[in-house]
Amino acid sequence: MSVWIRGIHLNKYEEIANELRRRISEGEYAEGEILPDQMKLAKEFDVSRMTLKKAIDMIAMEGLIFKKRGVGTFVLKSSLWNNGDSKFDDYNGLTEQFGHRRIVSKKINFDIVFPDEKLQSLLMIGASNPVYHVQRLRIIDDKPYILEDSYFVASIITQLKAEHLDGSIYGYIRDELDLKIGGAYRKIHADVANGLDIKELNCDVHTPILEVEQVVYLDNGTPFEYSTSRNRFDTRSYTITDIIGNH
Amino acid sequence: MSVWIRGIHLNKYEEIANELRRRISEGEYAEGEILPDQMKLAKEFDVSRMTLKKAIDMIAMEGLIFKKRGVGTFVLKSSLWNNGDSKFDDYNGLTEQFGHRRIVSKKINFDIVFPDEKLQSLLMIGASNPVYHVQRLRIIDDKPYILEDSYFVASIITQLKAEHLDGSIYGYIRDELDLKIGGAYRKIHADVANGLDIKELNCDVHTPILEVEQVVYLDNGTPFEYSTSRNRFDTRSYTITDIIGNH
DNA sequence: GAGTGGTCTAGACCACCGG
DNA sequence: CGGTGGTCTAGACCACTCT
Repeated sequence: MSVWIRGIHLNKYEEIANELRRRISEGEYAEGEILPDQMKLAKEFDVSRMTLKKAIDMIAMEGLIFKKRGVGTFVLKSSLWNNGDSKFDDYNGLTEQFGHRRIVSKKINFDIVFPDEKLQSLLMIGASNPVYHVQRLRIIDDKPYILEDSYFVASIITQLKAEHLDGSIYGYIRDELDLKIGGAYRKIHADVANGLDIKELNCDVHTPILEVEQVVYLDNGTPFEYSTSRNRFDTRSYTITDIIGNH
Repeated sequence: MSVWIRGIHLNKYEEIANELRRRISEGEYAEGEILPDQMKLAKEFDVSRMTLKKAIDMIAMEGLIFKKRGVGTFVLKSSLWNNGDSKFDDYNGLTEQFGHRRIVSKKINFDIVFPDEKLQSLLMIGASNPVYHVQRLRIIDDKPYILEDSYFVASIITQLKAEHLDGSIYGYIRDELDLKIGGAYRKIHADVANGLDIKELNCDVHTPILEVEQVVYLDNGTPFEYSTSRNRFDTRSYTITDIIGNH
């Protein structure tokens, strides 16, 4: 009752969601058009209506379609908002996001320290539980891009070494440590440039900075990273799709 | 098979979610503790397991609990991230968000214009379809807070009048026009202060600005508003909770 | 009234984790 | 192995919108 494609297991509702996404992106269901109703689609895919609805719900959450009780389900225009901006539900590091471009990391700082009170609280650890402190400048296509200041709980992200900093730390966490990421709390603000920004991001005292502050959790709920990522205001923005469910 | 409380209809899964939230917030299920399994909870609330799971899924999406297949469901610590910041899933205007404080709006501009190409595309309207152009400074507790620059599709938000600008435009949309909001696309960036910012937000040329750009949709998928909201960097930030589902 | 999506059931089987 | 959460079913009834 499920399918493997290229070694990846897909549930029925994921399969159906993929097929519906394809039909929408290829214009088989045009913008503004109404989709076949859930009964018809359930019959077509030979699944129960509950399962089909789950697929529909996923796509609706992504903002591709829109449901209205008593009326039907419509295709929304993906419009101008589907650009290259960072999405909030993206848990890959920069390395994966910009895989097609040349990414280099410049190590600014790498040591292991004891957490201050703020870190202890955010990472739910004690004062004697050391954390790796990593500061990197990520460079994309020869241009300075993001200034990262990260703290990793040493007892979780074990054996972090200088050579990992050159590439993707998240790749190390996922592939070598075999840990899974469960989610993150993020906070965005604007800020004034500080000394390090000025030095590394090629800006001056008056350049606005966009900062994303985050605590990242493993899939068992344990926080393992606190970090801030700083960009020049003109190099990055964030997009969010927000769809109210039901009612 | 459902309940009305204070005139509001609640589905079973919403009822159960509320009760579980209460137990968590009052410490009946303490932080880090495991919840009774889904079968037990389903029996307790006398619902099917599917319904109970739906309640659990809602709370998990909010970041209150964490599920792990083969293990169980745990309470997460809500921690320091539950502060007064704006949430992305908040569709109320400022007036509702800060209802307990004194909000005043200063009208800067109010007229009706024809949309340029960017607006035509974002709002899915033609060049001859007029839009209201509203610029307001929102003042909270006597301090300038947000500079709003909004365009409303005139054929949808009909009869918008100057007096509506003093209060909540969203209140007008919801209560008088009886329209329902379906969702929004939002984009956040930092920016340099422009002339209007300097004049109205009490800042200077070098003050970083946090800007939120958004297109808001009705519950039938029709876009009706494009707006930008600008704040001084030190007066507002945004938080997002991101939980990866399943797997 | 006809047709849509939303909720809910009672049960089945599966995938995963721990001991 | 037993117990967890995840998926899926085949149907029922409800809430809503439109004609």
